Amino acid sequence: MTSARPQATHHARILEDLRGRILDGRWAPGQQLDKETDLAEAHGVSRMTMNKVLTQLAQEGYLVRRRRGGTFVAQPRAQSAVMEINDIGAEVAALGLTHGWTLLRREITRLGAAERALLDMPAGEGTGEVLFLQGLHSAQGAPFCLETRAINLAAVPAARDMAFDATPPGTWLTQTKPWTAARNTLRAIGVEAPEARHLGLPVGAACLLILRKTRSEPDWVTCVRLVYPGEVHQLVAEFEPGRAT
Amino acid sequence: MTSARPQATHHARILEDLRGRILDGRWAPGQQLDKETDLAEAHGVSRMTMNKVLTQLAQEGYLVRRRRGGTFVAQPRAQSAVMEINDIGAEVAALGLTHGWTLLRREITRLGAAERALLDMPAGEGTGEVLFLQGLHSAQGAPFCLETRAINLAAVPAARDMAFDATPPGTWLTQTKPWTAARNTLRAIGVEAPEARHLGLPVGAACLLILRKTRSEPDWVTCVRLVYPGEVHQLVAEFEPGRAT
DNA sequence: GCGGCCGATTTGTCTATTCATATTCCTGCG
DNA sequence: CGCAGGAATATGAATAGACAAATCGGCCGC
Repeated sequence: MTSARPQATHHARILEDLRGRILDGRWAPGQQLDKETDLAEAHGVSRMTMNKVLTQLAQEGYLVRRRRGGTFVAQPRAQSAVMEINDIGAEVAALGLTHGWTLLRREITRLGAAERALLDMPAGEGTGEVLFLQGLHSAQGAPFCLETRAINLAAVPAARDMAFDATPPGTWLTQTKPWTAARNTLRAIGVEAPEARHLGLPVGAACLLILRKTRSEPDWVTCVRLVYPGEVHQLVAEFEPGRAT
Repeated sequence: MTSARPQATHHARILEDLRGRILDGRWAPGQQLDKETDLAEAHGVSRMTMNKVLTQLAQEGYLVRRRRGGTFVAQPRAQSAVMEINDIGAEVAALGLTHGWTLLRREITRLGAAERALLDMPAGEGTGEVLFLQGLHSAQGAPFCLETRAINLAAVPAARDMAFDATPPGTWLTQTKPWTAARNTLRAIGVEAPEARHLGLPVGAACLLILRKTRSEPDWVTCVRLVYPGEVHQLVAEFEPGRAT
């Protein structure tokens, strides 16, 4: 089916060809390939072009290359999935629903023990002033996700003047402060009384909990606790090796 | 700290430089960069080399490039995390615990409605013979994960002769049949009676459910349902942008 | 004023060639 | 026989030059 596509560049064609051979097993793991110059000649391109293809495949993890040693088909790697955990507004919109946001709580304070436990923050960190927020995302009128968030005012001073009564902080933050690193933790919890009430669930109902902490170099930026009604919501991670062009 | 590293190639140095400028905000999202030729001259390299750098950054999602239009810093992307969902034996071992496996059920059959519902398989698919397995992973003696799995015997005929009473099927499968695509679904559930009993949990306790379906080109290979006690287990996805060389 | 066309500009792709570097393999010496 | 060292070889990196494709803007005709 992918036989001849006229509208493709040389290296794109060859890339798909070689990737196909590895994926369907015509080229077995560990097998040695011909050398660059031969492959280039066989496909009727220059060595530079073939080099680009092989370099890309090596970067994608399909090939292992060693100077002087040659090029080999890589051993199949462990399962890993690229999971997109999006901004909630975008997430709801992608499902074709209307998104709503209700601010429940907003205060500038320092983190106490209860808040720390909720956000899974160690006692030593985040001793400065934070903007503490809680709000409810809804989709098509129904509760979709309860958000509890602390924003480090030392790292994002501009947040002090934002009301966040109309737009959720996540949307604003991703546009304002570029991330450099994030840590997502996924867990299932039986939801407790105060959170259950906001979500309209019975106490103890299974919920998906996402804790996310975002850093932007020296400081932490924000720490979020997202509670999704479990039976309804799910995360799907589609995985196909070899993204990119 | 990354000031001068003598032992680096031109494009590696420039790559880190530009990526740094984007990450720490010196180059704001949406900002237009100078054109290739200028950047190349400014860094004292040829256009081809600069092109390699910019192409790579575009592929990583930091830049957006348009012919004639120019090169722009990309808007910060949605949070995405590379989440490794590994073989359970390895997962337990990584925590420094001893891993155990108890086979609870093994039969060669065709999928009925109940099994389909459990594994979230559409009615049309997988009508042939399957090896249906159920077993319990334990860590340090305590129940760690309940695994329910169907293996497509048409795709993996060798599985018919495997007992799986000593080694769990996941370990064997990853070594035997290379994947080409996988789909992971994450959900929180209140665990029901039969599963609760095996895990030693009260009915309705919150659990993390992972459904994974693996394909190897024309056929599906295996379909797993993994139920983790929710309060205990969690998935952590560390994310730092900019992998690759 | 408006709409379509054309040229200038910028990135995309490819080639041919050169030098650098990491290994492997083989030779020769002790 | 064994090990050290050098030659051969495959990939890695970089350059200059050329042409293709996309598209932004302005010009021209109406």
